[in-house]
Amino acid sequence: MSASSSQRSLSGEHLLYLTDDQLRKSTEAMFFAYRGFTADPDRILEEYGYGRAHHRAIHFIHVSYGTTVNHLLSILGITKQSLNRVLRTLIEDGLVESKIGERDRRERHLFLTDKGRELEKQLSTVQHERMREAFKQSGPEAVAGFRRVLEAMMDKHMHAIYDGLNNDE
Amino acid sequence: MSASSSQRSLSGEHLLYLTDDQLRKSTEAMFFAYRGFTADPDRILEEYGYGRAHHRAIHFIHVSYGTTVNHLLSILGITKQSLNRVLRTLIEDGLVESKIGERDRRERHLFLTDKGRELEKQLSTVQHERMREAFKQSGPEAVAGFRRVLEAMMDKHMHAIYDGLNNDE
DNA sequence: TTGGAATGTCAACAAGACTGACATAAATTT
DNA sequence: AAATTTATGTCAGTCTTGTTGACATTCCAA
Repeated sequence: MSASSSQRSLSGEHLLYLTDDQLRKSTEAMFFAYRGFTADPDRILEEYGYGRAHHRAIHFIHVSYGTTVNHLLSILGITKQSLNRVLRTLIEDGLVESKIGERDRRERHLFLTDKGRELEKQLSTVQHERMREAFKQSGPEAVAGFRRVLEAMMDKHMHAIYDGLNNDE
Repeated sequence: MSASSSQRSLSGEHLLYLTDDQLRKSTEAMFFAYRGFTADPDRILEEYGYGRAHHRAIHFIHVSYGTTVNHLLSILGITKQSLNRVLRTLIEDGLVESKIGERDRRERHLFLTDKGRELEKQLSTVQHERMREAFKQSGPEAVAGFRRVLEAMMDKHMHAIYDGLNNDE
């Protein structure tokens, strides 16, 4: 990974990558790749009668252990009513547990149950398998570039949330 | 761009990129980046009362000039009923034209009208702006890696369709 | 203590995916 | 010529997942 990366614009070799045709092809790559990205989890979710909304909720409750509904909303970028429908079924089905906040009793803190962690594991396993395979085929430099471009493509606001997800706030 | 790229698997340096945490972070990057990727066109589409389904139809009619309904279905991977709903409104609104096939009169060939091309231009412009910016920030090597990983992530079947889109079949 | 803000729930609606059944016209096979 | 298959379109109904609006509960501050 040669240079320092932040100030690279407008050198001649760049313009090669910025033709309309290159951009169009990248657009289509995003479209078709995203389909592949979701295909394997979708098959599992269907067995349970769930959809992608359930997957997303399960994922972020998993990585943000004990998160509040409000925090989850800011990550998912949907309305609380939408999230609530999904959460209700997950709680009814015993995959998610909702605990009233101790300090602020208006808040609900969310946790995966053993059953919830089990489904999470299933979903992440198949999704990681495809990704691991794609990464192997492409090589580590490609993976670094992949991540860099994706991160540059996010809205600033979402990028901040994305960065904040490691260290479970 | 060091080596030859196809046979790289299982060397030690690779495993660095394949931890569960790396994979999870890449999953989240896909999720947040896809939101950014669609955000700008979505705002324009909303003004017209259209959704992403309309955008996809417009895009692929644009790049596959004169495509048939059946071909479009195989690209989009949805049912004809779903596509038909979208096409009907686009035709009614005068963005798409449907012509009976000359050789096979059962087929309908689809074309963007001037008005359709205008909206397509608007949509691709904002989408390309974001992508161009992300590419500039990331550098050409990153862009190459980005594309390589996305392509490796597609289903084989979709990859073939994706490859076939340049040279308007 | 009263009123506003934050949080979460319930109800109803819309977009866009789905399936199934059916109609039509054209091409192909028998 | 008749039967079958193919390409397309339509109607009706369902599901997921977004949306708004109305409302209940809880907390906090005036």
